[in-house]
Amino acid sequence: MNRFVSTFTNKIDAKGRVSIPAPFRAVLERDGYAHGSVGGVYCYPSLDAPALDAGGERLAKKIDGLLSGLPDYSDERDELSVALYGDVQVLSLDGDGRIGLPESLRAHAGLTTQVTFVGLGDKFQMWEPGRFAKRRERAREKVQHTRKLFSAGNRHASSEEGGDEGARG
Amino acid sequence: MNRFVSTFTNKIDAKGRVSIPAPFRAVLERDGYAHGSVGGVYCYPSLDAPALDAGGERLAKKIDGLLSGLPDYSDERDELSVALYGDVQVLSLDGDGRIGLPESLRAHAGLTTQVTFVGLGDKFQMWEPGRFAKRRERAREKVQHTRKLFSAGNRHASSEEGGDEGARG
DNA sequence: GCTTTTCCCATGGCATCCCATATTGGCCCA
DNA sequence: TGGGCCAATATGGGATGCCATGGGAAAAGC
Repeated sequence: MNRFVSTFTNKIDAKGRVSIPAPFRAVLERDGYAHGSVGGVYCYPSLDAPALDAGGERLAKKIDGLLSGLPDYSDERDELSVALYGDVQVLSLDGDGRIGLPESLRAHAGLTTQVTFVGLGDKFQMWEPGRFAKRRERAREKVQHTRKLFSAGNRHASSEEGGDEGARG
Repeated sequence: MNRFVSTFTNKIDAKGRVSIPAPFRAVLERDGYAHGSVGGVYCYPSLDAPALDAGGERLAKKIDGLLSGLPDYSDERDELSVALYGDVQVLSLDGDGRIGLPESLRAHAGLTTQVTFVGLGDKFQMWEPGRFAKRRERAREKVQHTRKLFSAGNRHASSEEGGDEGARG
């Protein structure tokens, strides 16, 4: 597997450590860790959500790609650079696949005792479980909405709602 | 055969495992498993039915297709990703063609002792047998209704209907 | 010297792997 | 055409390995 998928919830222990779900670790290994050697994960506060974004080498390349599209020394590029790179931390994995979460990152996501890992394909996010539940609910409604729009001009009365196209349903 | 067709009902054993019907396994093998290696099936809660959607690589590509239109790192994409990837589980098949159903998925579909597998072409659904029976009943009524309208000026209705069901156990 | 982090090991639960069995359906042969 | 043999499948159970989690000890930083 090459993508981060599904969600897992793990505990933060007394030392502030948390296990990266094994399937995600597997993806990171294939992807190439952030920092060549033993194991490192890029991690930064999500720009538009109370969560943390994280990933491996592919994520880093994507960020680079975004920036390379903007002219050097432009204000826009500087701002984006700061936003994207400024708060990035390289979290190293210990021998058991755990990372330690710095206080600044924990604060941004409101993490206290548990972390919900959410696979988003090229990256994954870390959420406080309660907040994530709400976010997921919103996301579902949105998908359902767009799906209705999508199938509105598309419906050939297939009798069963599950029989039509679209990813879900 | 390249599509999932007909329905089968199998048991959930004490460990929460259930056999994928052999014909569906055959389709998955041709389709390409979700996970290159031994066997993996994409599975997620249906948005608008108390059932689970599942499929192989083709289904995964469809999900990707929905996202590929959106720009990287947009809020919109993240939100959609949550709904599409976040709820997906990659269920691995054991050597005997069985999968284990996580509690969260079982809960959504109300699965307890048996699972009805329903082929829908590119994917298949997993239902609690009782709920599926009701759903199918409604679907038939609907079909008959539309057929009457349809065949009012155009009769070739073969009237053959109940020829499905490959249940066992 | 004290606190904080990193490494290593222990453990319990869960998931996976493997093997056994029975029942079904198909095939061959009489 | 009928009977019996064989292959495939679904299902059950035991064992084993992985993984998340906790804790102690060593190393590094303040």
